[in-house]
Amino acid sequence: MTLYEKYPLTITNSLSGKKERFEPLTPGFVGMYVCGPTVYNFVHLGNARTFLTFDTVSRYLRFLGYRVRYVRNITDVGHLESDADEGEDKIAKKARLEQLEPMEIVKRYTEDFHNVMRVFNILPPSIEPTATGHIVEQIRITQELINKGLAYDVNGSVYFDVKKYNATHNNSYGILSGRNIEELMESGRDLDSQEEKRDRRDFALWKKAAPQHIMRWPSPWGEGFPGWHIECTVMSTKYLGETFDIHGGGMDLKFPHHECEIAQATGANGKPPVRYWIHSNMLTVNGQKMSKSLGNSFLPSELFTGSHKLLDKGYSPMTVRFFMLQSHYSSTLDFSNEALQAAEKGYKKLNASLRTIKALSSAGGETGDTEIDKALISLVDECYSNMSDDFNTAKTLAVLFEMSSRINDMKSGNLPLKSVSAGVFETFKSAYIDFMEKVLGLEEESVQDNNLLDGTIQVLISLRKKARADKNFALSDKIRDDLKAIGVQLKDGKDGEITYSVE
RNA sequence: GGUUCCGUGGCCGAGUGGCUAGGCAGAGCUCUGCAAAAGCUCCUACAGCGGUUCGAAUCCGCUCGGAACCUCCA
Repeated sequence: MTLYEKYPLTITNSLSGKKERFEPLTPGFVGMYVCGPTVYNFVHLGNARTFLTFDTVSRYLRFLGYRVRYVRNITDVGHLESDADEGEDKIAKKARLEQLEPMEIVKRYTEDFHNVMRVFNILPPSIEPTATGHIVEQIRITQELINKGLAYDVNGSVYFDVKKYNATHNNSYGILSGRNIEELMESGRDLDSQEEKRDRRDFALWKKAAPQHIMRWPSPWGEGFPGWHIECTVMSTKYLGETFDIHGGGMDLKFPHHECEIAQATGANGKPPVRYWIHSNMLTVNGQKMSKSLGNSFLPSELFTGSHKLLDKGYSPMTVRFFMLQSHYSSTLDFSNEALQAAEKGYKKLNASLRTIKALSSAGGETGDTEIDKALISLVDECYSNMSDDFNTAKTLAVLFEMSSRINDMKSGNLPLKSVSAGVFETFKSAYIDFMEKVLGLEEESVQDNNLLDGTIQVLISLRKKARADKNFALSDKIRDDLKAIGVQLKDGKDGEITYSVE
């Protein structure tokens, strides 16, 4: 029996709004697509939250034994700047402002994005396709939609005919976002650039490039560039098939982006593209969505160094990761100094136990105390069932805190290792390590890797031991206090052993 | 204006018809040369008002407050 059979996964599907049992299209294999960043600027913390969410999803799917193909794109062209008449491209605009080639912009911010992913321990996807690398496919599907009568070209631009699609597909435009097409009509504001379109709800598949537009490709309709939504349809179906298992992205992409993806793909391929939609919620600051345009966004570097004006101090990447995992991905999460401080302490606690359990080994009784064995096993079980319950990292962390206490008990002797059977101990130990490191990605942060520093501290520790044995408390306290002052916390064990942690 | 969501103890944040969330902060105790760490104990909330129910923080209605989307946005 595989882990995914033992702990069947449920996912809140945005399409139905309900928690559903997850059954992949092909047993044992999962195809997942996530909308990646538009690389025209530094990624901020809000962006990072979304990628962290799907990092957790892909990690857990793999941990359960699924073989996962995870596709996350890089949008390096195509997002239209507001509703400007020219349909100005964000990357092209930025390039002009900075007097750079568009691809220089793309390169710079892609690298930044990758660096941010790395420091947060967000694993790379299986495939990371770019929009500019799939122009041909985007032209092809646009042509196909024209052939099927679901798109039309006007003056070198091509638009998707939403009304026609809706009429020919069971009024299904809006199934994801819960909008209905009449309301969209009435509520839409006057966009003065829309006279080309037959209907204000139509959206661009291909845009004609204005003479000054620098990112442009030849097409059957003249020189231009692809619309925003079409790239994701092309790249997801190319690598995952016309119907695939999971599509993820930020809540703010639900409409219109994902709604349009469904319409295009269904129109072109005759079947719905996605079986489970997952939307991660926003990171907020004082209750408001963190976004570049609102000016309340944090850069990861500002967070690590504490240079942002709202922060009292810097926080490590793992502290931030822990902080985000403490809430469910579908809830908004409010970002504040106080919350981060609490997270820092909580994370340190889990991290300390991680180090402790790694150093512990079973005292090896065949017959342990059955009650204790049962309690430990049930904690392990809860880790799985909580994660399988719609990736509930918050509940899983609560269990890990419980496990952390038991680990400390083992260390102090409150819970004698002899009373735990060998098999149970190993299961418990590897579960704690795996859920921390593999599933939640909370890698140990320590200086233990740094031999020179660790060795130096060990020398000081042995000096303190000697001083204490000699009852030279003035010296032993000085060693402890001076180390504390530079951020190294010594911890005296009952047995006289001394361990340390770094602030 | 339309659509949707949320309002949990000092703070953050899970949960969701009857069963302890958890973390941080605070109080007490144990351990300790003194501390720290750790362990134990305490602090028991669900915006307001009605209703449904044997029973509601959880379902329904209203009121108040906040947010997201409807336009580029993770």
